[in-house]
Amino acid sequence: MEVHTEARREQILELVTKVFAKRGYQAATVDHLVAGGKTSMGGFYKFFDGKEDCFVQVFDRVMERAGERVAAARPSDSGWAIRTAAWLRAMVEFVAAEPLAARVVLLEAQTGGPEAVRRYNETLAEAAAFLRRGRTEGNRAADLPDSFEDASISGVVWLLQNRLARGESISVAELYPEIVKTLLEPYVGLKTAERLI
Amino acid sequence: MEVHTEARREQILELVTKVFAKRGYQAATVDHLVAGGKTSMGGFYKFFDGKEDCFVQVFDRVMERAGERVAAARPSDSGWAIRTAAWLRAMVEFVAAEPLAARVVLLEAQTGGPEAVRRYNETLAEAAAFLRRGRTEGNRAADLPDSFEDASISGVVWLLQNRLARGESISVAELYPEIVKTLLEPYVGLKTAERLI
Amino acid sequence: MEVHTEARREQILELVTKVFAKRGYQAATVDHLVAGGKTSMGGFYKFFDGKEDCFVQVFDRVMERAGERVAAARPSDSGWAIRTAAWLRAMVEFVAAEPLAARVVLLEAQTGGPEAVRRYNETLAEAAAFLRRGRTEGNRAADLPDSFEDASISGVVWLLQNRLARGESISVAELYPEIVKTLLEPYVGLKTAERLI
Amino acid sequence: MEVHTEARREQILELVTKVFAKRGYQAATVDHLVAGGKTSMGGFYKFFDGKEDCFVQVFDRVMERAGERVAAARPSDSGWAIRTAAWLRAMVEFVAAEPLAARVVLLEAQTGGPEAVRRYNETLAEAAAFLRRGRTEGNRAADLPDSFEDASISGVVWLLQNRLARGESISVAELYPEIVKTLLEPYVGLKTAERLI
DNA sequence: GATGAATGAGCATTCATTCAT
DNA sequence: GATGAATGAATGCTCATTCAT
Repeated sequence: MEVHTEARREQILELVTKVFAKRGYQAATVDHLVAGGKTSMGGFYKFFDGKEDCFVQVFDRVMERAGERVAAARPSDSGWAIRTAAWLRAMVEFVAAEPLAARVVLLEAQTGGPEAVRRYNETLAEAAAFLRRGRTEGNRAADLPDSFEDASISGVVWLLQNRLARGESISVAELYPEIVKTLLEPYVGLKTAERLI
Repeated sequence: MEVHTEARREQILELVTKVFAKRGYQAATVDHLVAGGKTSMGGFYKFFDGKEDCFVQVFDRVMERAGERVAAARPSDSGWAIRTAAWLRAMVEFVAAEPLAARVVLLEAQTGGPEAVRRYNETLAEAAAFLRRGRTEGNRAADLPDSFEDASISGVVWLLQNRLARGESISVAELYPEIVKTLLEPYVGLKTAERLI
Repeated sequence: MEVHTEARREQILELVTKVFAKRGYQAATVDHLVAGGKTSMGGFYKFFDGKEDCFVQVFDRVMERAGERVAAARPSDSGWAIRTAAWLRAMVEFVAAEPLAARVVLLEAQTGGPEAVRRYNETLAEAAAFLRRGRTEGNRAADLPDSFEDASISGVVWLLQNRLARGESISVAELYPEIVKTLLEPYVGLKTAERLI
Repeated sequence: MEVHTEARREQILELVTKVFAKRGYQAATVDHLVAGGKTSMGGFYKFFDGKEDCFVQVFDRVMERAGERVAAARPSDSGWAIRTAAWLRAMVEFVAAEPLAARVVLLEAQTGGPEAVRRYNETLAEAAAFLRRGRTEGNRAADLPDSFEDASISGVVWLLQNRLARGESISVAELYPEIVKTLLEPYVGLKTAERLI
């Protein structure tokens, strides 16, 4: 019953994502998760080592789904700038389409225990690393400070966090241009950045 | 004995700052605070309405002390850029000199309950507003995105947060130039920014 | 397992009745109730919202059992006087048979929190209303003061309270006649009252 | 400074009577009593052994003042009925004039600890004993049940308790006749009772 | 295998009383 | 003598985890 079991886990993860998003990691009790996940106490501890492990699995699943969306949107045989813009657009669209999942990764992860915090930071670092390639691949490899990418990513994340925290819906049309400008202009110049938008 | 009482509160706040910084807001129990604050249960609840109120008072005290340091460093009769650079330097020095206090404001405040979160966001918003003056007072009032200051501040905060979260000591010599460049260059240009450093 | 759960609740209510009766509402701690109720902290809070709710449930259960006893003793097709006398006898017998349960309703309820006090007063008011029917159904519908029934009931309750408070056992043979006389004579006259006894 | 000290105690008792009446015995903390009594912690424990002792002293003082009022109203050289009616009138007037003091004796005393309960019951027993003299001195020494006086007194007390508990003001004109009728008619007959009113 | 009842350590908070100044 | 700061045991309640059925 491996398949059945895995499907069950998927289903529970899908459901408890909402619980974590709506209640917050701290306020969500295992009872809430069991109820919201349409499972039983025993079932919960069969799939997860505990509340924190459950949260980490939710985090991983959300990142996985985001990755799938990004992969689907990836233009082949293009330059760094176009690929990165597509990546950004896919990310913003994901946040807009699944705000609860985004909440878990962008807001709750920071209070979801040591492992979740580790993953959160790692995710941001990966994004920064991805962006950093623009230094060599962009046409305006400026003399940016070492931490430029960290700071840029952090700024964009802050933008999304604020919208999510206020419960506002995310407008791709509004945010995507702003994000591209903030992140890519330093590497490709204003003109190219605007063309990418 | 008003004076005596206030001195006592100060002393307790000083001591519990470390407790919050070392254990984190959530993990710090009132028992920990009482023990670390060298007071008793009754004493604690005489000064504070509860754990959250205690944390907010710690937050306020840290911000007050940071403000004093900034005020002491303020150059009179100078332009916006110089004043802002001095402000930044004082802030970085404060974080370097009192990492535990900085931790409370920059990391723990985000999980210190609604009031603490409010103050944290307000503090960041004030810093962004301060920076925003550069649009009119800087000599390169560029066409920056609306959220540029928020994002910049957020980026710098992220930098500090990461160092603090890892328990690394803060090097003013290393961070100050990077921060000035990140925050002021867009307003005053590369040259002036480097002169400010 | 609805049945199992309800049986468990019943069992706990039965047990904690004694705890409330012996220690008094105020002095009974949740720890006492948990220990006396042969359950655990978690079990207690699964069945009850808290100490006060537990007490109210105990109160209700005692009244329910008293009601069953009364119902069992009810003579069909009889006049008001006979029915009321039977009701009184059943009540006195209940107090005599279950003095701890009676203590909860007659003594502790007065300090068992707002809801318990409300129920206590309501119970007394119902008893007074029941008695008041004697004005039209008794053969000596005297011109009694408005508050007569309240005062009569209160007097009888006081009698029971005192015995219970002193830990004396209740003698039906002694109290029943006195109570019937006090409560019914005004409506049916001395002769009928004595016949009822 | 014996006089000074006694005057001080009187003053504190006067003040804390209101605190006990308004907050209830249980809810009144020593802090409340110290604040309301315009004294200090040290002062409080100089006059009273603790909260319960303070309450008992308040009880005694209220009863003493009630006794003075009764004594002042006592008609000399009269029969039992007239003296008792005057006693009742003085009591009702006292409750009407000092509802807070009455609250302490009639309501809070029941939850004011063992000693207060003892005094409360004793007070009621004395009133019943007083009334019982009517059996020999009244002109209609009926064959009343043994507990008649207890029940009667209890009924009247219940009347007053209810008014006080609801915060209603006490109307002497309304209550005095009802009370006289309830308590004295059994001993002196309807006619005399009405004349006494 | 699945269930959910039972567990109990841990937490924030209150308040009567003491005692150093 | 007078003050009020300090004490700390006790209380009601939560919730992650276990295990008997």
